[in-house]
Amino acid sequence: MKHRPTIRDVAKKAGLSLSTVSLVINNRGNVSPGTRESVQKVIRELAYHPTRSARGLASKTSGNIGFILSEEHFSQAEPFYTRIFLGTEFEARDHNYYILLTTVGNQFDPDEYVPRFLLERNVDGIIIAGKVNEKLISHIDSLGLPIVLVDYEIKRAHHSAVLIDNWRGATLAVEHLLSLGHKRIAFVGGDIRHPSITDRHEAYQNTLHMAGVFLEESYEVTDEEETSVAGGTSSAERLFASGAKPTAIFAANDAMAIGCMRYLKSRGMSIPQDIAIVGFDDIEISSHIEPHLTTIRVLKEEMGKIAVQRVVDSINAKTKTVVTTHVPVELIVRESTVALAHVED
Amino acid sequence: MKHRPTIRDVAKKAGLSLSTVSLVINNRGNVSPGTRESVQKVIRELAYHPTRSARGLASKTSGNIGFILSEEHFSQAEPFYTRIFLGTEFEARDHNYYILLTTVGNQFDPDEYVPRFLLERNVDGIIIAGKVNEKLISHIDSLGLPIVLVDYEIKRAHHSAVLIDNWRGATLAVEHLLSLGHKRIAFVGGDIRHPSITDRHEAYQNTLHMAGVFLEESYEVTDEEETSVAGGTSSAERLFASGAKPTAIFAANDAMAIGCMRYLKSRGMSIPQDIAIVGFDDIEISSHIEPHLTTIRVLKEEMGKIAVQRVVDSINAKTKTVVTTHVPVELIVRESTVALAHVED
DNA sequence: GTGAAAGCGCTAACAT
DNA sequence: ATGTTAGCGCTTTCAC
Repeated sequence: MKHRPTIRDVAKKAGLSLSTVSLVINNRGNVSPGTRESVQKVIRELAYHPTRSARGLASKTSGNIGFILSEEHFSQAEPFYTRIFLGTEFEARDHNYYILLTTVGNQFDPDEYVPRFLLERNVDGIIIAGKVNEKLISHIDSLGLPIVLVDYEIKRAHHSAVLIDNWRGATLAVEHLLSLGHKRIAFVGGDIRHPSITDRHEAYQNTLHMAGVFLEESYEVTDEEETSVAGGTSSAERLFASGAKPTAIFAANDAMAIGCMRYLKSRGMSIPQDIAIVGFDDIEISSHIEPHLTTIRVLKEEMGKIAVQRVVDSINAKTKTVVTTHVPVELIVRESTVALAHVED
Repeated sequence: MKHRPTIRDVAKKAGLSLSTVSLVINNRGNVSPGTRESVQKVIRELAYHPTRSARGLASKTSGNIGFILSEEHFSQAEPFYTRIFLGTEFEARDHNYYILLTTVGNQFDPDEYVPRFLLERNVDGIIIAGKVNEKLISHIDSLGLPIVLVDYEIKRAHHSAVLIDNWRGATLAVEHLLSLGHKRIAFVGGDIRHPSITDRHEAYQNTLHMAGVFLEESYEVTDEEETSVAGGTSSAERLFASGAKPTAIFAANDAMAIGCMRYLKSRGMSIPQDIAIVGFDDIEISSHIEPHLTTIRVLKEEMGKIAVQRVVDSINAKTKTVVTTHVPVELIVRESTVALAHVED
């Protein structure tokens, strides 16, 4: 018999029944310490390891966690969600789960296409990163699978979520600019419908308001479809075309900030002397572009880790507790911000 | 019965046996067109989908491909292997496989630690990215699992591999510098034991040789342990300390190139006027640093895709054919290289 | 071309 | 605390 040992072999060699061995493997039930010991000894001797699919079939668990991401987010060069994903991979390992990744389009029709791991009953819980179609989310919900959202939130339905502390981040960013003497601080947002951007925008307004700074509407560019570098460039263009004369810009994310910088440079303005700029996210390239971008650091890997912890908790728990976690942010001051040179009226 | 339909339900409703339905599902065997049709109809009506673990247990397949990466490579900020990994995720989907990621340390002792998916029989094939312990590779081999190496090669053992065309890339890089009039072209390598680096180094030497350029040994810094930004900085430092007076540097990868740039800038040299520099890999930040780095582009996602194709081929094939693929590279000229200002002998 | 029967290796009641 | 007995849902010989 050159076969891999099965639980049967272990039971036989230990002179016990299958169920006792099974109980030991899953350290469940009341097994006497002596029995447990001897079973473990046999397991070691035989180098026995349970087969995943057999456990899966019998226990109706897969040992996998599904990670769902929109196609756009997966494809985009900016590795924001990718970092969150890598964080889940890291943490999943410690919990003896594997992550199954899938991307989905913006539309969702259960008769058209459903992520394969859902159909195959190949996941025990789901992590959803970023915005995806809500119908998909409720479909998963109807399957009874635990769901954890990352960097996305749905007001109506109640799901556990791991969120960026956007409000605090934006407040830090604007306060930083204020403390440098800036008053005419513009906001360059993107898709204002994304909850994160909305929060950043509102915190921006609130912080200025609290500081007694009142600006015209032209200082806010929030009608850009794309929260991207290109979107940042075109937003900056429209900002200046509108007649606004900002001494600083708070961009809703680093990509847009970089887009703004690109525009400013092309117009011969120098950063931060002529205009200061703060981003949000602290993506990789922010510390490499010139000047190095002052930004709000988001702990992306950490978000992935927390998401895994939440979903594993939900898998093990019988009760559906909803937990919302706001991951802290941090102001990273680099070269793109500097004190206002001279006071202007 | 509010249960999910099983193959049994399909068989019953179709008035056929389990085996026939199974044959249809796997489109195998001789099933008459009419029967096939009607089974498929029932499957659609019932919205039946086979359960992964049941198939797995019965067929001894998992539907998963394992992706093994060294801890260092996974943790490093530079998203080189990460991009390869994402390429595999993309492609795996088209082949109805999922990717299971695991990281491994430099050491390998089968009695100590073996990737869980191996123990659990939870993968049908393995992709290994970058350098990992050879004992691990032969262990996997002994399990009879198909293996595909990516960006790594073992001369002794014969495994399918997806490799960068390092020789051509390095040749392109050096020829580019030569065509700009540079002659004193230094090489800054890293871990010269890595096959990729070795190839780049040899191609560098060969290209200079073919061009009739002969340089002292001091022009080659190949004793740096780390192929990283820090390694690049310290290599550059030693390069200049050695008395070499290069007008251009070919770095074994972008990270080292960036490290070199950092050193050069700190010494007040301007790039590319005082010294031109070419990297290799075309990592994300290379197009963002100042000056934008001229480099050799490597199609990382593509490498991942090809790796999946290879491993899927191997899984389906009975014969163990070894296929080595060299993925083409491309010279990307940016700002860090420019024609030599004046000829110096 | 289709069906019957025998598992795959494990977990989970239910007994004892 | 441990054993007995059924499956979990599918694939796979082997008959017919």
